[in-house]
Amino acid sequence: MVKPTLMDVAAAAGVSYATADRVLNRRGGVAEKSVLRVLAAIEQLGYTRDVTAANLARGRSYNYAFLIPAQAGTFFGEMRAAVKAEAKARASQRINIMIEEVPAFNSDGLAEVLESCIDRDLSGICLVAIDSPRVRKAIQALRAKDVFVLTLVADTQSDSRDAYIGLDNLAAGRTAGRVLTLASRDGGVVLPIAGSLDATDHALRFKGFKQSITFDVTVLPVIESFDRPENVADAVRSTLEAHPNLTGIYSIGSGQNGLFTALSEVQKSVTYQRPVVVLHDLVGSVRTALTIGLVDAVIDQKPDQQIARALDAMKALSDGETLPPNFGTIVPSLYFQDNMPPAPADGPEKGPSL
Amino acid sequence: MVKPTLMDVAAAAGVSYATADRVLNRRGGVAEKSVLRVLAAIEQLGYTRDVTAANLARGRSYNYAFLIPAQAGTFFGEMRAAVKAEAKARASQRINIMIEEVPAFNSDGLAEVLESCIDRDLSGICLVAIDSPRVRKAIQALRAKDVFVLTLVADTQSDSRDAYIGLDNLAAGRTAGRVLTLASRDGGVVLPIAGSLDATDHALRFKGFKQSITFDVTVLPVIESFDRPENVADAVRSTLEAHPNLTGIYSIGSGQNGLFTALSEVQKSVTYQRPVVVLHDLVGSVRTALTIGLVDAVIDQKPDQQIARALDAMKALSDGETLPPNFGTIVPSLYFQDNMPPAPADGPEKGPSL
DNA sequence: CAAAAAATGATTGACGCCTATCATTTCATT
DNA sequence: AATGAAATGATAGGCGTCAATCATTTTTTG
Repeated sequence: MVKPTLMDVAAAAGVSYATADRVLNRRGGVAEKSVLRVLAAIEQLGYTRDVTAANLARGRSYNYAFLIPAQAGTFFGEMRAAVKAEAKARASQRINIMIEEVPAFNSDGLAEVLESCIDRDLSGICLVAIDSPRVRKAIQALRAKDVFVLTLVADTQSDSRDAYIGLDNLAAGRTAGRVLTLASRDGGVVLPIAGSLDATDHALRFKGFKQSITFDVTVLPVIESFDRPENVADAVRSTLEAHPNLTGIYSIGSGQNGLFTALSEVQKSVTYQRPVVVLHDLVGSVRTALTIGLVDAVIDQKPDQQIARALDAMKALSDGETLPPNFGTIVPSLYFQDNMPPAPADGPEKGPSL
Repeated sequence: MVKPTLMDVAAAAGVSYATADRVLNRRGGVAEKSVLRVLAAIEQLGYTRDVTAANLARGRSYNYAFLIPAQAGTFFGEMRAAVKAEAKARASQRINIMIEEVPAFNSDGLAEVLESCIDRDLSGICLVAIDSPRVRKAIQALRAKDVFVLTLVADTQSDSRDAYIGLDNLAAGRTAGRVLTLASRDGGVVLPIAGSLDATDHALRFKGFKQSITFDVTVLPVIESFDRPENVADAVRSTLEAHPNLTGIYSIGSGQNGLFTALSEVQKSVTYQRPVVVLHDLVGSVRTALTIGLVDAVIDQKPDQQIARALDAMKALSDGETLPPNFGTIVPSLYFQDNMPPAPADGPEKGPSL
């Protein structure tokens, strides 16, 4: 009833340990009939290799790097915390995780860090991609050295990386549309606000959004904020004046301050019944806004799950496995005040538990 | 830059391996100053014990059993699949997971299986509790033998088990209420349907539901189905006649067939604008209903996450750690057609990847 | 049939830690 | 200073696997 070892397999197959080992590790030089007998024994005993012992013997350890944009108080902050948590959790499994800061919105800065990673004996790198020739070239150089490269949150060309882990933006947009449709039962008017529709993720979300809006709901022309809070605040103010019956707002991007400003004004004036507001990414300020009822629903891309998924993917690739299709697709979560998950406690660094 | 070993620690502390080991494993008989020096060295080198090597040396393995009610096509089916998946994933970490079928809704049957587990050298058991004196007694007997006992989905008295992993039913109810409130902007009438309000989970969900319904929405008296589909179908039919303007239905329990029957009739008749329907647990039939638009929103308790959490909890307990507060609280997920996660692929048993 | 080639067996030293034993050193006590 | 207790050092075998070597057996080939 104990777990069989390779010795047991060898005995059951009537061969020596050496032969069983040759079969298991595909070292070659084994007669076919012996191969079959060993495989049969493995099957019959339900043998699985003790990976920990194997890694111990191999002296193998996995070194992975995460390049996270330096942007405090945003989604990437949560991401960084998630990486740290996973790093701690997997340290005992011979998995070393390093976090590198990269400047936000700066493809050259990103490329620079990527280039510096080439001599670091990494088995994998996760990055939030910003597409540029130099970045692509750096990625190619890494992959040429057998470093697996995964993109996170934002993708590059699909043939230039090993996998992409990120939100299903179309589904996210559709979900937002669904909520606003529900909230506009007898027709309504909704306002979409994007950062820029040139960004593929925003464009996809907007597309999904339109898909799931029913015909009796009017979608106003999308506002592009280009990440300027004043733009958003002004646009919301003027839209509310023009459409006192506005039933919904979908903030597609992630800069929410302008939106919050305008919404607080509305909340005070009491003239309007506030439109239902859906936005993205459950980070600090959004969390607060949701708690106090300034906004209604948040679509989250679950940074912790993304990190975990990314690590699983890198480990699988390192072990020579292939990823199942859609492995990297993150299904959006929808949170209200009522089912908001607890804030990630980046608790007081507890010492090593011995 | 390689991970330091206990040998390195001993060297850095200026003591022998034996002494470092005595400190690390609290074997006693070490002078205080030596203890301090070893601890300092551990701190300074950032040493963490290689748990896998430790377990290998100890010959330790973790044996856990999951007692899952035999109820095909329901939530528990998903649960079973999730256990299997986790079992496979953790097999390489010397964690053995056994699944035991127990008859559904049968406390004596459950107790019997529990009693049979006492001599099986388990380190932990997870069960869906059905409270009864005999069950409680069996649990106590197990815990007396240092078997950790976790309850899953349904709890017992909180002092008779080591932890409870399960849905935050209050939050689930509130979430349902929120959706229906959103969908009833200018007032509305909603119908709650429960299995039985004597069941604590249903009662809690209902409580949360009422909490988050705003004053301008009327909540009809709750219907208790006692798990008879006809009851539900009849109740829905007659309610729709009495309230043609019904805006929402919240199905608190899990027997959904009667509801589906009544809803399909409505869908055909086109007389009514169908009320918005919220229900629980994204299993096969519910998934279909959501896909074809028979219902609108599903609150899921994420069986896979529960299983993972339960295993993490048992392992932590086995390793002598204590669980953080609310470790077992599962935040409900809300799914629409648009953000429905892919069905768990219990794919063709792929052979052991060697 | 002999020689070469292929397959197999036997064995060994890591990997990092656990557990145990035994010898040696240091310390406090009288 | 002698004694016993406490602390420390040194070392060894084992956990399951990997990776390698070398000897031996079996099979193939000319």
